[in-house]
Amino acid sequence: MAKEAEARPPRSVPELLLATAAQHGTPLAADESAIRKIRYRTRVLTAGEDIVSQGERPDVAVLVLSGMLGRYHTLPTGNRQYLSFHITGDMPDIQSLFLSILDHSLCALNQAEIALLPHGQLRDLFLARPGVGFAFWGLTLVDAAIFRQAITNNSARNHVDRLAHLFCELFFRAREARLVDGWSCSVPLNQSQLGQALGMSHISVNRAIQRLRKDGVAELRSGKLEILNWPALTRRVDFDPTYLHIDKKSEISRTPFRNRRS
Amino acid sequence: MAKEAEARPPRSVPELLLATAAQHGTPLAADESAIRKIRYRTRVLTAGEDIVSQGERPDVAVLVLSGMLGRYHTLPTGNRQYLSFHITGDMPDIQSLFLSILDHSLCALNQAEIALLPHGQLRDLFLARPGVGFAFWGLTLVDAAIFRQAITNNSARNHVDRLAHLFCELFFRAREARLVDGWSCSVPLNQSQLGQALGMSHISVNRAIQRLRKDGVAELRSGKLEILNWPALTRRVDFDPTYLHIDKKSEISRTPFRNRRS
DNA sequence: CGGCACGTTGAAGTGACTCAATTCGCGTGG
DNA sequence: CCACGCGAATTGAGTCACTTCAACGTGCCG
Repeated sequence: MAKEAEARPPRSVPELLLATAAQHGTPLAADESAIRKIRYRTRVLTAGEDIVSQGERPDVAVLVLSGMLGRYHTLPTGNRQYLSFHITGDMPDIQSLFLSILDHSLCALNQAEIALLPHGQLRDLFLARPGVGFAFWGLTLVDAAIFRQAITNNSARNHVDRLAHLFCELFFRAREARLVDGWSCSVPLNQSQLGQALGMSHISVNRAIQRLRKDGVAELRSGKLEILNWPALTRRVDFDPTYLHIDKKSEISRTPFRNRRS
Repeated sequence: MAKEAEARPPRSVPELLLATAAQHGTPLAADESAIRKIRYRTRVLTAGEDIVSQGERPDVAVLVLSGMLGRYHTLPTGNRQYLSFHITGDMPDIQSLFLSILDHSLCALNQAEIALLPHGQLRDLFLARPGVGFAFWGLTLVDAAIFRQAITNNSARNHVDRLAHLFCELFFRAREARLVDGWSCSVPLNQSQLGQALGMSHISVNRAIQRLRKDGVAELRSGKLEILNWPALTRRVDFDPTYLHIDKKSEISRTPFRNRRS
């Protein structure tokens, strides 16, 4: 039923940057032309490859073009704690623009394509067009909101709900980025990685997946997340996407989702 | 031995804002005069009082002058998940400047004094002086780094180490803000609140506190945190303050701390 | 003196982890 | 076509850490 090919409309770098600017502000014509002047280079990554590592001082920022990236902390034991996952249009490390030393690493979770934007270019853009800077500032603030949710998720919910909430978030964001294919989207994480993100063992992840499958709300199989019953899934964890701050009136956000509290 | 009075050097609003600007950039004379023009009003809060709540759309930003504030999520069960704690000089909700709806609440944990800075004033400041905006952007990015640490802390560490790491962070930040009195600082949280921050029951918090006390590394009693053995405490949890990004060469950061990895 | 919030302790129950074994899916090579 | 190897998923059993519940202590304030 589901086709192999991902329903991914190819999008250019300026297009993605403009979409971001539009998400958190109203770009003017001058803003747009400034954005279009940004120079960059692209790079293809293999699954598992690191882009930047804890302790480094990068001089470029990353924009995801395709695939999924993940941020993680490395623990003294060598274990990983995944902090967030990033899809097309995300800029997972703008913070390196203003905080010199990276406190975490960034890796590709499957084959991915990224654009590298030199810090100098971005800084100049934001100095010349502060309004554009505000938009990207807003982007980093959404990021922070996602981190806050992760704290709550990993600290205050039981195992099944943790997984369910992560599924809600990943699917909702994928949908917003037009990366879904009906009720399914790509989630190229194995059960161990999910455990390292949610603070649980891969065994517990396995049992949580089975629970959600038995309850007929969601299904994860070979890198593909399939939502079986969105209302039931969101109700279960009281998923409220306000924190993702997608309040733009995109036609997508107004389709038959039943997200808001009763 | 410890005096009742907190060793709090009174600091003015412009002074605190300038210190922030200096922390994450090099303020010019024009920056300074623009910052000094900011108008604000102050407010005194009683312990437990909410400043802003989940779902609101505030039009002012908060600067902490004294006392401690906390951010928290409210769960469907009514329980709280504390997300972060804030002391003098922090601006816990600049994000409301660029994200309209608040996804969490902010409350005073003890008696506190805050300054309220109208969004319009800040926006104008950042538009006119983008360099200053960069500095405050950096401030929100440090915030995000602290959230990331909280994810790792609450997801990947055992109970005793969770508490120990939080103590390290709170003391280090208090020290940086010149709010410590020798080896102790104010931490106006009871054991239940610590539990709601660290994702553990107040019983576990109690036993973790006793463990740290018995091991002679730290002591929490009636709202006061006392560090008994800083090297042992930081070594225990591998505390690396890089993520707080206090790389300014303040004389404070260069005193006999032994923080960096061997 | 009484009430109350906070801290402390013990005991019982359970949820989650570790460890180990088995199965499945899939690509490779014989 | 089948054997093989390998990583991932699944299952079970034993152990331990943490939670829950209940009781008691202690200090503070009315």
